[in-house]
Amino acid sequence: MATAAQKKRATRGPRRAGGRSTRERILDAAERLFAQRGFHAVSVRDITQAAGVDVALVNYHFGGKQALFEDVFMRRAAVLNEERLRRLEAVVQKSAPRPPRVEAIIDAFTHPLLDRSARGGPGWKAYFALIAQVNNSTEFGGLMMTRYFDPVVHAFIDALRASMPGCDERDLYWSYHFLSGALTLTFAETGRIDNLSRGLCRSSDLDSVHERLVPYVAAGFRALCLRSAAQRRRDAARRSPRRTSTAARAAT
Amino acid sequence: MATAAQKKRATRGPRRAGGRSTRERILDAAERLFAQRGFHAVSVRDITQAAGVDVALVNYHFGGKQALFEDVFMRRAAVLNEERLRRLEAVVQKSAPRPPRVEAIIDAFTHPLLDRSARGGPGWKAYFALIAQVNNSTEFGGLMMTRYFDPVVHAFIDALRASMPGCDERDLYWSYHFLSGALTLTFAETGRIDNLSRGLCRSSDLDSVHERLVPYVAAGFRALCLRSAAQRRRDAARRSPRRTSTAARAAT
DNA sequence: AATCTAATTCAACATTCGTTGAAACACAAG
DNA sequence: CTTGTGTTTCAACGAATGTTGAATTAGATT
Repeated sequence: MATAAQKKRATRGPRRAGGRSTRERILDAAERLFAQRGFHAVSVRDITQAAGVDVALVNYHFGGKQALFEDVFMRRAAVLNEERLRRLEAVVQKSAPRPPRVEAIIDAFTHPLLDRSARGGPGWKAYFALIAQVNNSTEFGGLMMTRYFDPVVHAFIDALRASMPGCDERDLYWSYHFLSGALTLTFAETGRIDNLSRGLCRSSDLDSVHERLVPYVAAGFRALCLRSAAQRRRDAARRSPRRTSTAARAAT
Repeated sequence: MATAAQKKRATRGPRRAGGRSTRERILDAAERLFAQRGFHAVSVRDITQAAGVDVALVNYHFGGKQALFEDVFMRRAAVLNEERLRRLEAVVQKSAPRPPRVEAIIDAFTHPLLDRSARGGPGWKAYFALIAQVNNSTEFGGLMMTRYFDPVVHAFIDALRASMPGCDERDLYWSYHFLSGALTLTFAETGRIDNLSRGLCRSSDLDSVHERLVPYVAAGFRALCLRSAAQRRRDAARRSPRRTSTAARAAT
């Protein structure tokens, strides 16, 4: 009756010594196919056939197609979150007691992802293409991304807030939103920029993306936050108009 | 035998006077459902039932599910492209003979989209959610976006190049790529930023997006292009090292 | 009124879908 | 060997899928 997923804790080791277990074979095949074609375009039989196992094993090991999808999504999320927090903390420690530069924070956020997508093997590559799909879907986007990634995102937004004091809260969140969109489209690797640039840029060249995404996004963050800080200063001056402060310079 | 789509040019007007034609009813229903659930998660019967017409009419009028999808995608693309080019030309004319500001170009690119998604009615809202899906999918992303939108995008990149002379070509394309990603995630309106910001920001508040996206993206473009221009200047100085030019200021 | 054609309806096609239950298997523990 | 448990296989379920062809309707033309 109950899926084997619950009682999986007290099980013996995987059957086939040396090779991947059945669970892992299914997860790998599902990851690849879901990323390539999307959740609804892939059948359970597609997955089990690619994994070389029986159709019924998806329901036995995971409980169903939807549950398998969430397990695929979950599997690598913990690894990512851990390294991202570790990197963030290292960046903060290194520049203490002053807050780190915006670039360093963005880098701690994006590098663990882009580096794995570029050099982590086909599994990671497929995983990020899957993330790109989930993040932009109204079906899963709001719920799954929130559930698995928002705690880490909050930590990064806290760090950015400390690095840009006086920044409007909404500017912070929308700036992150733009970063998330740019990063997400990158992971999709649709090949559109290849066509658009007539081969000058390649979707798969994630190193080129990273060395540009960080300064691009950092400049965007600063532009919004300096603007809102200036606006706040103007409002304050309007409320108590003793000094006229025309110099609106702020150190980054 | 052949679908009615070809011989549709010499047809009489739609049957039902006053109301929408069957074709339009199917297109509207398909647009809404494809946007909500994605191509593969919607059946032809879902569409025809929502449109209140017979199942067979999708194949009669469009030739099949896939062809219907492309017709939905095509329907509003021409309207968008026309207005975007019109706005771009107006911006260029207004500031002639000097090139327009980067902000003005970005605005001409984004405003026709965000304005329609916010105030164009539920049809346009659904359409942009569909765009968000297509742009991030490896299945349609590279091909359909290229086919229907790249001519316009090239015009905008030409204008940006003229506004930022000396900018590296790859920086231009990648900067556009980041803009495209940020805009695309916005259209999806997944509700994630609502959760992340605990209600402070709302996915549906596209006016807030627009007043932030333009300066954000403009700053990102400038950051990359100034960097590449400075790099180019360094390279030139290295090749003919007569003057040492440490002042790297550039007027925007 | 007779004719013609575009549009619509209806029933059915052959596949494929996710899921299930019972039987068979493998292997460690007793 | 026997028992027991976790795993795999096999066959099949009912429902839903995209598409099709023939019959029917509606409206204009001759």
